[in-house]
Amino acid sequence: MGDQHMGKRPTSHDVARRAGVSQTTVSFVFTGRSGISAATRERVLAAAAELNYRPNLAARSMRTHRTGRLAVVIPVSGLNLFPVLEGAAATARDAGYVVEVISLSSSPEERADDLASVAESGEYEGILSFTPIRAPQPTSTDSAPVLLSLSEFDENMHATGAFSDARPVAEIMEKLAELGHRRFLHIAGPPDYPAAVARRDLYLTTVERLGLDSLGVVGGDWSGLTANHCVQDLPDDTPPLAIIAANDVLAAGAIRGAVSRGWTVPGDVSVTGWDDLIMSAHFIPSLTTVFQDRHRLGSSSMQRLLAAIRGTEPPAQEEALQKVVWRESVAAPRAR
Amino acid sequence: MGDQHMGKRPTSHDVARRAGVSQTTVSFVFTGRSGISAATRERVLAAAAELNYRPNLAARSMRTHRTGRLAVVIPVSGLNLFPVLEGAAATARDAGYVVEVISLSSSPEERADDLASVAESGEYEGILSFTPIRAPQPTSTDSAPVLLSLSEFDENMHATGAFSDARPVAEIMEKLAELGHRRFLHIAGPPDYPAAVARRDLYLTTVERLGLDSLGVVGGDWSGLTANHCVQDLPDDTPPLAIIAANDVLAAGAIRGAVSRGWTVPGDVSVTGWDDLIMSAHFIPSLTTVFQDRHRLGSSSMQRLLAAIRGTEPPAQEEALQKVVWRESVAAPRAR
DNA sequence: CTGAAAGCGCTTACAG
DNA sequence: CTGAAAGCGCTTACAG
Repeated sequence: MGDQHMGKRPTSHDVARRAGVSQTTVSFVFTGRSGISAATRERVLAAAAELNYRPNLAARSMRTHRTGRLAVVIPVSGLNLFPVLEGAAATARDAGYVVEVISLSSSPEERADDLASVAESGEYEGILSFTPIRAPQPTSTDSAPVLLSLSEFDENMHATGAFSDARPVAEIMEKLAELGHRRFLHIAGPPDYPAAVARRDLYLTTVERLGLDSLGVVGGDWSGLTANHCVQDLPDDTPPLAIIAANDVLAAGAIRGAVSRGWTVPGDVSVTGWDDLIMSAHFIPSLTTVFQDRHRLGSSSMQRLLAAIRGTEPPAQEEALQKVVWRESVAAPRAR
Repeated sequence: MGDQHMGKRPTSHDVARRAGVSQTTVSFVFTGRSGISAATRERVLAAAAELNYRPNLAARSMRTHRTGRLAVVIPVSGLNLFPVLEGAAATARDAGYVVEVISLSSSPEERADDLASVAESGEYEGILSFTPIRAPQPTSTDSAPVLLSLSEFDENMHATGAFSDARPVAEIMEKLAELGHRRFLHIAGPPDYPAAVARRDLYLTTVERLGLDSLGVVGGDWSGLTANHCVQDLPDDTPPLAIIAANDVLAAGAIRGAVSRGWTVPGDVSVTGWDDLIMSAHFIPSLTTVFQDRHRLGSSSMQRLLAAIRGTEPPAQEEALQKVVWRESVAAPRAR
């Protein structure tokens, strides 16, 4: 039954023939153009359903000069960005866009070229990057797609905000100071991560503002082993101490370092992290950390990209994307 | 300079005009058709470079009836699948494909429909799923795209293998038995996860084969808290005990449960996990676990999808994707 | 409210 | 070795 059983996809012509209308009318129905009588529209839709017709997007794209496609640039490694991706993809889908995953080369030099060629390909209306990028030089001949970089990994975080918002650092340090802590140490992440820099800067500012003693800033990568060694290198008479680690892995490493030299956590040393990794709640002691709503982050980032593409105002950020989670790794300093 | 400065994308006609050849010749050069003189090819390429020309993929797709696009279906939640996605995307790119992220609805009923409509959209030559799926009913009118589900999340794992390969369970238990362990407990994952079922089954088989004592199988979700409670519920005289947990989060929860009731790990209780989460090496004690090469997993899954699309033989799996990592959470049982 | 016709930018027989 | 021409499946003025 039906005109098409040869495995060939039905076209708007097939639908038109079956519905007894012109192909133009079929197109009008599917593009939602006004001025089609309800009866005609019904006939067309029925015929389309019988044939299992769907518009050929390539053909449509060719006429409209719109691809309806957005690119997502994913990093070579890093956090669990999957929830972010989910949020972004769901939001894009609701807006009628499709999201493509772009994998870049591993060498940094090629990465820039890769990105430039993605931008110039003309295949995307917008690009959302999860990895630090520099906007490619716009070429004269084409209008570049809108490019947005998730600020966690971006150099423009002060402009874009949300992700690398370091404010929880201040909240944590204030609370620790209230508990009686005076001596602090920051274990920092890599200096090329804007979020790491933001946390470090706010640590320094807060030490100043609250008049605390700082043993300084150590570390400089995301390795738990580095954090471990940093703590091993501290003088024996360091405790009581509060360690602000730039993420949970560093916090875990720091705790291992402390425990291995006989310091108790949180008795001698309080430690805080960032990210609320899935195992952080089960760590011994469980980690005080900063939870990030990554799904919502992805969603709101995508909304900003979509707004930029459409030239509309981006929606205001309703609520904080981060929240301090207080757990066992923090306590008042033990009297010595 | 150049014919195009009005922001319009150059077409093969523009290139042809500039190179002084026909548009057909330009097309031949870009599709790599043989029988073009080196001189002509040079002229065309030079003209294309000057104009910054790239073929319009929508137009090409319309003629070739190939989209060059693959879909990746991502789960609502789960492991850190980002490395898997990277591996898959990189392999697809090398094969000339582009990968799109498909987000499914959160309700299970809609998910199946969502997937069916993705499959029927005609937009994809293949679909790789990270989440358990049932192949949609093929409609009579169109040839469905190739559909492959990562077996970690698939019901067909016995057929497809790799990801849910539970063999490390046997390796771990043999080693523990050698160390002197007799009494075992399995903390299982959810029964709808094929990988969880595979690990549980192999646990049971291995208990039998080695003639060990099993306290049974407990748990049934991926929650560390559940694992914690399972251990709390054990009789006081349980140790020495070896706990095989279905993943690292469960292992961490189990250790917390053991420690909280005064049992030492690994003195009284040995515990093993799965996944080698980033914090597992820093846990106290560090976790014995199973490392999975997820990047390679993504890559080899994509290779299988590509082979299926092309109708060629999938490449043989060179090497094990998983490896037991021995750490502090395991030791010979302490004499009691 | 509906239709005939042009054309988006390509690929691919076919002819020379 | 190269080119003229048809046509992929749509959208969109334009005309009625």
